[in-house]
Amino acid sequence: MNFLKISKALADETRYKMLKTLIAEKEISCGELERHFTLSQPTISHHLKILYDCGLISTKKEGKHSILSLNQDNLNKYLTIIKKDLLV
Amino acid sequence: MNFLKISKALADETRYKMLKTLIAEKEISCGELERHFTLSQPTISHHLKILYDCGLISTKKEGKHSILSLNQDNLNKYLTIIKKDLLV
DNA sequence: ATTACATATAGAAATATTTAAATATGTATA
DNA sequence: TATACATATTTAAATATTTCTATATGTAAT
Repeated sequence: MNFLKISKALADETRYKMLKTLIAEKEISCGELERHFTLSQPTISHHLKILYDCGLISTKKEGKHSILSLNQDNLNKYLTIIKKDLLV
Repeated sequence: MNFLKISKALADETRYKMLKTLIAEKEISCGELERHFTLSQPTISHHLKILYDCGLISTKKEGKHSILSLNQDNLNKYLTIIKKDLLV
């Protein structure tokens, strides 16, 4: 769990919205996610890689599609560290 | 409470360490804080401004010194929003 | 008033991040 | 195996961030 990597991943409007979209729409693919944004496919892919590399999302292959999901465990660990470090 | 601003403020190693130092050392001034880092005075001042502008720290003047403190209320609001947005 | 100390601001270089166009790779179906 | 679709990678431009030096401003004591 790389704390700083998660912080940086969260600190971008597009990526945060992506995570919210992942919660709202269950079983969403990269292509479906892309439709929620006005960004190019490579840009979406780039942001997803950042979210994946810090452990905030997981993917599973289903045929041609990659199905995305939020990794709440790692998000929880992130929040727990902040609480421990900064709330007393 | 500007959520994105707080996210960005937290997503820097120096600034996060500053906040932790503020918790550890009560009633610390800019100059004392600076001693915990190997960065120049203007760089410290710059980071403090970012933390101040997003509402994560407060300052009070005491003579020549500015005494810094963590603003836990705003940090709590930040954490609450993440929980509400991303933890179902 | 002058001096010394504490912090802030301006300006500029180095580095990192965001984005898109072009292209590559992987996968299912005809 | 050829084609179409889904996603990833490369490259490069635009923009943002981090950092420093130099300088300015604010404040207290001499």
